[in-house]
Amino acid sequence: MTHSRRMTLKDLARELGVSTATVSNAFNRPDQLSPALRERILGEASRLGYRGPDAKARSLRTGRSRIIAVILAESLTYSLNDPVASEFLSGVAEVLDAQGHTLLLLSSRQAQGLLPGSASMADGFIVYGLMPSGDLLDTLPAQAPLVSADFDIAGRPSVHVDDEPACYGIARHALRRPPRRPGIINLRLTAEPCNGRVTPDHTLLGPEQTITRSRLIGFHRALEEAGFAPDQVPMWNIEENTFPVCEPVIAGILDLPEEERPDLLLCMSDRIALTALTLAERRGLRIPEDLRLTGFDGIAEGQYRSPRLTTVRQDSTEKGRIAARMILGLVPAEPSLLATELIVGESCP
Amino acid sequence: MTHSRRMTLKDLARELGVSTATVSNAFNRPDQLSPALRERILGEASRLGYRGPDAKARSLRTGRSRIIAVILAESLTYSLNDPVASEFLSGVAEVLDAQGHTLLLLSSRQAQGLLPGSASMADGFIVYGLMPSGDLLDTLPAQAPLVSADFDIAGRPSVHVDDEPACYGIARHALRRPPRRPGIINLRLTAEPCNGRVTPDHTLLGPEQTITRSRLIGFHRALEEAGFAPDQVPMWNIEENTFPVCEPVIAGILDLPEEERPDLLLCMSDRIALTALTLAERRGLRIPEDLRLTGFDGIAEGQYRSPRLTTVRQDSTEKGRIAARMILGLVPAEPSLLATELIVGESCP
DNA sequence: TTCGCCTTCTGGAACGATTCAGTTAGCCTG
DNA sequence: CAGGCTAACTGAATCGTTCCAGAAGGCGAA
Repeated sequence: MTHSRRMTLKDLARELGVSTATVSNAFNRPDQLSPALRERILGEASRLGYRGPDAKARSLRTGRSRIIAVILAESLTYSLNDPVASEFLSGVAEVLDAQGHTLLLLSSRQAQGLLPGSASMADGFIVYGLMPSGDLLDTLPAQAPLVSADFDIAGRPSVHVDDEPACYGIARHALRRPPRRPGIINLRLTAEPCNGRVTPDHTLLGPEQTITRSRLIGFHRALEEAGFAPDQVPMWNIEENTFPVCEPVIAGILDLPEEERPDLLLCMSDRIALTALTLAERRGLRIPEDLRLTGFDGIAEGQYRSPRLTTVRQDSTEKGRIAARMILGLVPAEPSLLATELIVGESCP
Repeated sequence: MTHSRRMTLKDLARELGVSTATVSNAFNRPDQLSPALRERILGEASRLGYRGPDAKARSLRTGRSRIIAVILAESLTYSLNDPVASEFLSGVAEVLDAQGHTLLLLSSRQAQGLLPGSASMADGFIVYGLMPSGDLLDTLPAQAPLVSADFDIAGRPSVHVDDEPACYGIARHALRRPPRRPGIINLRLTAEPCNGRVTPDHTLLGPEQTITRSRLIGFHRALEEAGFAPDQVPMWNIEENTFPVCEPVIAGILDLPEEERPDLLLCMSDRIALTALTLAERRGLRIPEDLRLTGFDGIAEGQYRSPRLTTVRQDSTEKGRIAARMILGLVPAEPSLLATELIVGESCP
C-alpha cells in the first residue's frame, strides 16, 4: 500500500484475487459479472483509492478518447473574446458535456496549419470560422470525422447560416426609408489586411472570405433594387471584430464633413454597429434621425442597450449544437442551413 | 501500402530497415542519430503518409499528454458567455499555445463533482471561479499540479485579485460626492439562490462566495467611513451575471418610487452596471445626475459605451496567463495577487 | 446420464509508442 | 597496437488498459 506509484487496475485485480478482465468489466460492463462481485470490486477500489481506469491507457486500447477538438481559425485569444465565437463554442460544449465528451480548444497557428501533437488524440474535429489550409487538413487523422461551420470543405458536412438572403433582408428593411447616403462597413473582406476605406476592387477577392462576401452580395442586391449603384456606395473594411480596431475606422467615417457622412450604415457585425452607435452618441448625433445603423449576429449586448440594435439574429449556439451532434453521430452528418431572424430595434426602425 | 490500418512507427521502421527506437529518435531526439539517417526517415515518413507518433500511445508511455484542463465552476455555456471568464480563458490559452500545450475545457457538472473520464488525461488543472467540492478534488489525479483562480484551496497555489481594497477604493471614490440613497447590487452572495432584494441576514453566509463577499466588505467599509450604516443600505442580489437575469431585478429597483430609488448603485460586475445603465436610459434617467453607477471587472463593453462606466479594472487575461505559467512550471507556483486599477468614467465621475 | 446452453470468470495478446541498457564500429591517444 | 572513448544504432521491456477466445460450473431437457 505504498504511495510510490499510482494504483492500477492490475494491482486491484491482484489484491482481490480476480483477473484484470473482471475488474475492467466491473467498471465498463456491469452485465458481464455478478452484481455481488461487482459490488466487492467497486468497494475495494474506492477503499484503496483506485480512481478508475486510466484514461490514457484506455484511449490507446480503444482508439477513442472521448475528446472532440474545435479548431478556431483565429487565435484563441481573439475567438474567446468574440461573442459570436463564444456562443458557438457554448453550443458545442453543451452537447459534448451532455454526452460525456470533452472539448479541446485548438487554434490553427497563424495559418501555418500546425497543430500541437495532442490534437491528434481527438475523436473528431469541428473547424470554425475560416477555411483551413490544406496542410492543416493533412495533419488531422485521415479517418476522423470533421464538420465545418460557416464555410465548406469539399466533401465534408458543414453547418451554415444563409448570409446572403439575411443581409438582403435587413438591407431591404433599412432601405424602405431611402437614405441620402448609405454606407457599408465590411468585416475582413479585402485580399490584403486593411482597416479603412476600400473600393470594390479591393474586396470580393480571395477564395476564403465566403461568409462576409455573401453578406456583401446581399447588401448590394438590396441597394441595387432600391436604385443605388452598388459600386458607388462607399465601403470601409475592418480586419478584426474588436472595439479597439473598430474605433478609429468608425471615427474616421463619423468625422467626415456632413455632406459626405453616411446617414445609413450597414454593418457586418453587431460589434461594429455598436461601436458606431457609441461613437455617434459621443458626437451628439441622434440615432436614428441623423444616423441609422444595422448590425449582424444578434448578440445580447445589442439588445440590452438603448437604442436597441436593428440586426439579423443568427443562432450561433444552435449552430454549435448541431455541429457537435453531427460529430457525435447523433444526427446525420449532412450540410445544414440555419434560419435567421430580422430584429428591428430603434437603431433603424 | 493498403489503407486498411493506420501506419505505425513500427511499420515505418520495418519499411526502412531500422529499429523503432531510431525512428522514435528521429522524431523526438534529433541529436541521437546522424542527420543523414534522420533526413531519410522523415522523408520516407511523409512519403508514406505517416503523420508522426500517435498521441495516445505517447501519452500512455510517457505519462504526459501536454493537455491542461481548466475546470469551470459554472456550466461551460455560462462561462463562455461571460466576458470575464472568457478573458481568463484567453490568457490561459495564450500561454499554453505558446508552449505547445492544449486546453481542455471542463465544467464541474452541476456541483456533483463529477468529471468525464477523459479529464484525468490532463497534466495539470486550473480551477476557476468557485470552490470545487471535495469530491471533485478526489476525482483528480492526486499528484497532478493544480492552481486555483479567484479563491484558495488549502495548500495549493492560487492567483487572485485583491477584491476588498479594490471595492473599498471605488466606493470611496463614489462617496466623495455624498449620495442621498446609496444601494448595492451583489453578485451571487446569498446562501440560497435569490434574485432581488436581500437583507444583510441573507448574505455573507456560506464558505464559498469569497470573491463577492470580499467585495461587499470593501463596499461596507467605505460606506461606514462616509457615515452610512452598512446594514441600512439597501442590497439586491443577482444570481447570474447575464442580461436576462439582471433585467427584472434592476427594473424593480429603478421603478421604485423616487423617494426610495437609489441615486448611487455600487454593482459587483460590469454586466450588472451596464444593464442598469441601459434600463435607466430607457426610463429617461440622466446619468450621472439622477443615478450614478459603478461596476467591477473593466470589460471592454463598459469602456466602448457612452457614458463610459466607472469601474475597477482587473486584468483577467493576465490572471489566466499567470495560472497557466504556474501550471507549466514557468514561474514558481506560489500565491499571486494582481493589482487592480480604478477607471473613472462618466457613469460616476 | 449425457448433451448443450447459459452465466461467470480468466489468460493473454494487442494498442503504438518511449527508453534503458547494450552492442558495434570507428577514431584518437599514448 | 592495446586500450579507451564516443557516436550511432538496436532489442526488448514497459506504460495500463480492453477484449477475444475459451474454461469451469450449474442447470434443464431429452
